[in-house]
Amino acid sequence: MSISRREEVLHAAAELFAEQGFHAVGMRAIADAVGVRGSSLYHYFPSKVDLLHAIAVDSTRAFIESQLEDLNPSPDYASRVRKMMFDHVVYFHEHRMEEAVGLRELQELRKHKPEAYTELQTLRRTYQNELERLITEGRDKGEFSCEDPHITTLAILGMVNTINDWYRPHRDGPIEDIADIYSSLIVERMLGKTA
Amino acid sequence: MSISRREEVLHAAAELFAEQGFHAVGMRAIADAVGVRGSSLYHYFPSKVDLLHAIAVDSTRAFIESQLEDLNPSPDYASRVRKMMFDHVVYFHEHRMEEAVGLRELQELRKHKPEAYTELQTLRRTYQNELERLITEGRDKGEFSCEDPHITTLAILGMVNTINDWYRPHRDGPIEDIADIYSSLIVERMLGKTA
DNA sequence: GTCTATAGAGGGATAGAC
DNA sequence: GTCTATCCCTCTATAGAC
Repeated sequence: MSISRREEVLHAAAELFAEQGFHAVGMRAIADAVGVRGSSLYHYFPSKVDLLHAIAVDSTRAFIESQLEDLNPSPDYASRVRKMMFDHVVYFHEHRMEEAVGLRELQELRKHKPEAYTELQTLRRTYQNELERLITEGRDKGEFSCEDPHITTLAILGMVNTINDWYRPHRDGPIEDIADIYSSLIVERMLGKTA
Repeated sequence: MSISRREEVLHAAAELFAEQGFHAVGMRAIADAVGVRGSSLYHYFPSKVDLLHAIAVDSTRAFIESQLEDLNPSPDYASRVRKMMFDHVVYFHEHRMEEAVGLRELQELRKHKPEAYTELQTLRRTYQNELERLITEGRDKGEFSCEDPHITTLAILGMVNTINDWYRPHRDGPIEDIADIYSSLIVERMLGKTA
């Protein structure tokens, strides 16, 4: 099962954009990483910004959809939030290059592809709303003692989205362990899971 | 009390770098913002990277020093952590342009000014260690019920350092209110302040 | 201390052969 | 689908007049 050249280009570009930033990476550098000439990239993407577009929107959509499709059938809210956060941490680690690009190059997309920027913001907002809804309903059901679901949601997302800034597998152990610690911190402590 | 032209340049550059990123901003754009020609900037800074250096290192050092100098004499650890986090949130909002640059352009500094990068990392590490120390000692004294001071410290810093990504004064109210909510979330909940 | 003018390098992108 | 060749533009930085 070999991957297409187009996917090769996307992956190489994501890695370089994540490490150095969109403007620091030239089309020639991406081409070098794939083993072709700069002009060959234009066979797959009409411009450098379209490359960024594909990386940011595709990866964000894939993440949101995978997270929201099987909002698991667990009856209690605590289990549902716990699973959502655990999966979030693991997924963000496994796709850290693409997700870093999606988080950091927002303004570039806003400038050159406004409709792609809007789509990204809508996707993020959908995810944020879903988390806030789980927290609010869980609190109304008496499962949580959380005081401010909105701000707490933003705090949680800030926490989990910055793990990749410090996490190094060899030094910090398996990502699943980190995901466990964060999930507990969120559900038991920040949300004050009762009983 | 007028500010020097050098400071004008630093402030304009910080704002532009924060909004668009280091590589997206040309020396001409910075010069335009100040009202001079591009070449005039080289009277104050030998290169564009030196401008970034000044913004990132100076602002980070100012923040760390202001935070660590009056580690207030309050006897209990809960009050000390609360004040540290409250001040952190307010300071980061008031200096959001410079701090955004310091957080986001690390790799650029690492590439072109390794010694400046090292200094920045040392400063950050000092601050992180101080927070972790307060949490660990507070737990040992029985004030907190925190289980993993190291990971909890990283989670807290991720939370507070991403507030500027979503906070808008007109929509979200005074920054002091946000600082209060975050401080409580951290001290009462994440650290499990006892009694 | 600010200007004009420009050097020198590298950027994104296109044309057209194969 | 990939190449060579190249266009045109913008970038950082410098030289030297004022």
